[in-house]
Amino acid sequence: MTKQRAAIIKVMYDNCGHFTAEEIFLLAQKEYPSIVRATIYNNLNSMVEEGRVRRICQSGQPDRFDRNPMPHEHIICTDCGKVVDLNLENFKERLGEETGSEIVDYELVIHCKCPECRVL
Amino acid sequence: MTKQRAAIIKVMYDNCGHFTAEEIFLLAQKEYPSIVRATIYNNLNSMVEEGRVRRICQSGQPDRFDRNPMPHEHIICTDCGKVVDLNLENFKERLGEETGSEIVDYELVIHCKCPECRVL
DNA sequence: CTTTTAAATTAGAATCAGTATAATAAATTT
DNA sequence: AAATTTATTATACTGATTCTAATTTAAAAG
Repeated sequence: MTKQRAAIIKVMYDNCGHFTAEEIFLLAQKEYPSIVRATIYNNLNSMVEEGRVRRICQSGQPDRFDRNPMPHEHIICTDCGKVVDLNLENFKERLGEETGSEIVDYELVIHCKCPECRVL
Repeated sequence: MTKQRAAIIKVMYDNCGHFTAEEIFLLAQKEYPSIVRATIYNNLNSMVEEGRVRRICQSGQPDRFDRNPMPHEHIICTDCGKVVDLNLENFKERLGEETGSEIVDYELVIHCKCPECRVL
């Protein structure tokens, strides 16, 4: 375990959001100032491959990385863009039944106004 | 309606896939050889905004454009990468009930082996 | 606890998808 | 058909991410 990787993991666990590589880079720099973007990408890519982290992609925006690797759903606010986790019960199983397929993984992103933006 | 836009629409209707801008560019060039990439992007962007076309995004790959603008689901083969439409009944409504939110839109991508790849 | 070896990090260039800009051309309106 | 709006083009540019080759660090072996 390198200090750089430890810094990246620390960043992802201290803060509980859905970060872009750039955001992780900026936060990790505080832990380890000489860290470089390629290291962030290398580590995030391998963490995704190892199934420790989830990648969330939205067109027109850089990928985000979710420290929760379990399949779950996301709600993205149409106004402020905030990403929030959702955990629909047995969603994967239900999807498997409904489609008759052996589902490896899925991504569900719901777009709606978040409670804060609904008030405005 | 410009000839370029007509060519783009023709490409999307003649072929029933889920194309990347680059694929559309190459096909549209056959209809209208002097067409340029920016025109493809401009048109696809406005078609998406007008709700005539759907954008499908997958990390690590260029966006794809689906001529079916209705909310529906996609299955992407984990082996060959082929994108296939799915139409789960009342999915948006069911999702709205389950989450208690007014859903504007959603994207559901399922990853599994397609029938052809399952045989191999 | 050194030495070796393998793996990760770094700097920096390169790539690729997509966007911006400003000039030109084609549609549409009058 | 002239005037006005809108779309297209060429080209430069941006931003996210990857690649490469050199260097450093961590882990494994002795």
